[in-house]
Amino acid sequence: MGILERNHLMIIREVAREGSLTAAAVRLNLTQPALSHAVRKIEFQLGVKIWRREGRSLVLTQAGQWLLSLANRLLPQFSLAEERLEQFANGERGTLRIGMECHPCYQWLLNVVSPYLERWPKVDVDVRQKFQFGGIGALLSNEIDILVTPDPLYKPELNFTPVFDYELVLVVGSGHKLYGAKHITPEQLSSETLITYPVPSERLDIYTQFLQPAGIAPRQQKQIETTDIMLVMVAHGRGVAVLPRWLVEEYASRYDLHAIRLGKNGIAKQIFLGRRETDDDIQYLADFIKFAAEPREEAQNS
Amino acid sequence: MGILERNHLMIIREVAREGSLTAAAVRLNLTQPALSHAVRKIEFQLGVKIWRREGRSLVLTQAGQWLLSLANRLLPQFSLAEERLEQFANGERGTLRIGMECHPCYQWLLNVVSPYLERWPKVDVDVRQKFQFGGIGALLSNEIDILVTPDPLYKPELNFTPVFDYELVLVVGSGHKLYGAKHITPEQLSSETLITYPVPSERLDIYTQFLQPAGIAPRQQKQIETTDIMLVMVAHGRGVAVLPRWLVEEYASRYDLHAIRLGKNGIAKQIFLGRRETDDDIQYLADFIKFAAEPREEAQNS
DNA sequence: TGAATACATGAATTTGATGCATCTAACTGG
DNA sequence: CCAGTTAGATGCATCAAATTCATGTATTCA
Repeated sequence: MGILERNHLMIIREVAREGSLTAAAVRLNLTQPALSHAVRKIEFQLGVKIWRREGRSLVLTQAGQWLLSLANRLLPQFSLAEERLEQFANGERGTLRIGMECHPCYQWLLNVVSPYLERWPKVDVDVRQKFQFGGIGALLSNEIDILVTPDPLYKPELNFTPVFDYELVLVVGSGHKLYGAKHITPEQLSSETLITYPVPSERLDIYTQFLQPAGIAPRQQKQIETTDIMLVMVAHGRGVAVLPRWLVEEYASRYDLHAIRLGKNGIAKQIFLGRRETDDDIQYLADFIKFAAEPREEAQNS
Repeated sequence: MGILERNHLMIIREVAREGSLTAAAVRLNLTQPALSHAVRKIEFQLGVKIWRREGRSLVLTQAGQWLLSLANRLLPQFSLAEERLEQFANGERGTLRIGMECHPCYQWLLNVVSPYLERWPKVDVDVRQKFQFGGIGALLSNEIDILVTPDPLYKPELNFTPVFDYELVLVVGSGHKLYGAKHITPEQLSSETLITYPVPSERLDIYTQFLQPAGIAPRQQKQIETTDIMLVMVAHGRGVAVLPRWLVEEYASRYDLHAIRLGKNGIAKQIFLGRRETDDDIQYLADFIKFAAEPREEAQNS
């Protein structure tokens, strides 16, 4: 017994729609003899009479009618599939898997993603934060498509684009003794409770760039996952935190917070978006980078 | 942009399932180079990267994963379709459209159809009673597949098989003056109310074979569609009817009815099943005839 | 590093799909 | 009812695509 092909269904559908071989042949971009041959071969291959020849027109048998209903069910799915494939081909459709290696950037990312979803209605966005072999590893192993990180690693098969600069500042609540200070020294933190995200301290700039060079540790460290809770804690004097300045400013309207420069010159940071070189031709991905890189006022004000 | 074929989906599915071209090639009854070429051609034709080559194995891209899910959705429908097609080919599946030209046979038909449906679980039965061009016309025009009729018409393209004989008798109720009579003459009907099915009198044997030859007409005629009501009417003395003897006997336990022979010799009838010669190879159809023709005791008793 | 394994490639072959010319059967109008 | 017209069938020639064989190249693992 032969194999039922999409082609067969198309022939069955068109012959039934047109009621004549010659007309159906036109719609199928075939000559009449070609269709005649095809029709014969289909019946032979499938081993079933599909048409009854009445006079000089073809009438569907029961098996044929059943096949026609099958065709009407399956063929539209093929057409739909081809449309979608074309969207994939044109880079209009896909899932953008974003990896985050920068906790506070989550806020910023939301401000980028929501207008982006408007612009690319057929692209889904997925955000991940845990990677077994680090963000770069996730990027290289195709686990994610874009990496949001403050630590670019220049490899030939990866491209990094800076998207924004910010200053890392100490946040203190209204009643805190450092409230109002212009800047602080590492020593001034030795008696403080430091609230951080739950990541190893070697991935926290406050340690690598500020405390450890001075050989200082905070009196206590608390780990909290979400930025909101972290800032509520700070506002109530349960500790101090280190966050991007823009983030603090954003929250300042809700809680009474104060941002203090870390050291005389402050700690300047830069966030990069990394992507694989091989993904250069994916439009929705390139557009995300471009979109994220252009400064957007709303991002700060929303 | 090329056309998405069933073949493509099968390749995508098998390569994904096996994880290797060589293994997938075996399952697809192909050599490895053939599959390799096919894979390349598919990607070219569809214009989408479907696999990423990692080392020496193929990993699905996003478009590929989407195609895989499509394959898992569509391919089973093809397999199912082929199974069904084979059933059609073997005459195991179909719809048996039975045409009835014999009103009282409906009862008999039910007794044949219900065990038949057990034997042919994949065959549907459809019963029709109205035909624009008569039962024979319906058979010839493929409107029905089997015709139940007392009037076979021997044509080369049709086959008729007698399935049962019966006697047409007059039925009267318990209080009727003819109750108990052995047989009657046409004259005895001239003062009676005759209840018949609503068909032209030239299709009623009581007229063509009994009354008309004697030039007699009943006092009144009433038309009733269903046998049940007809017999209730007869039982209550609202008239007399002409029906097969076995049918009267079947109802005799419920109503007090009496069957009287029409004329000295009675009217013998034979019911035939007609079918098209071209349907000879349809097993479920041939089996229906065979099944209906063999005398079944249960048919009378149920 | 070398053997084993797996995918890729190119040329040759086979298969099958298509078109052309032609035939036959069916419908149409006089 | 017959001739003309139209639609489907058929045989053969042709061309394209699928498949194979032989071989090359890259990757993996000991």
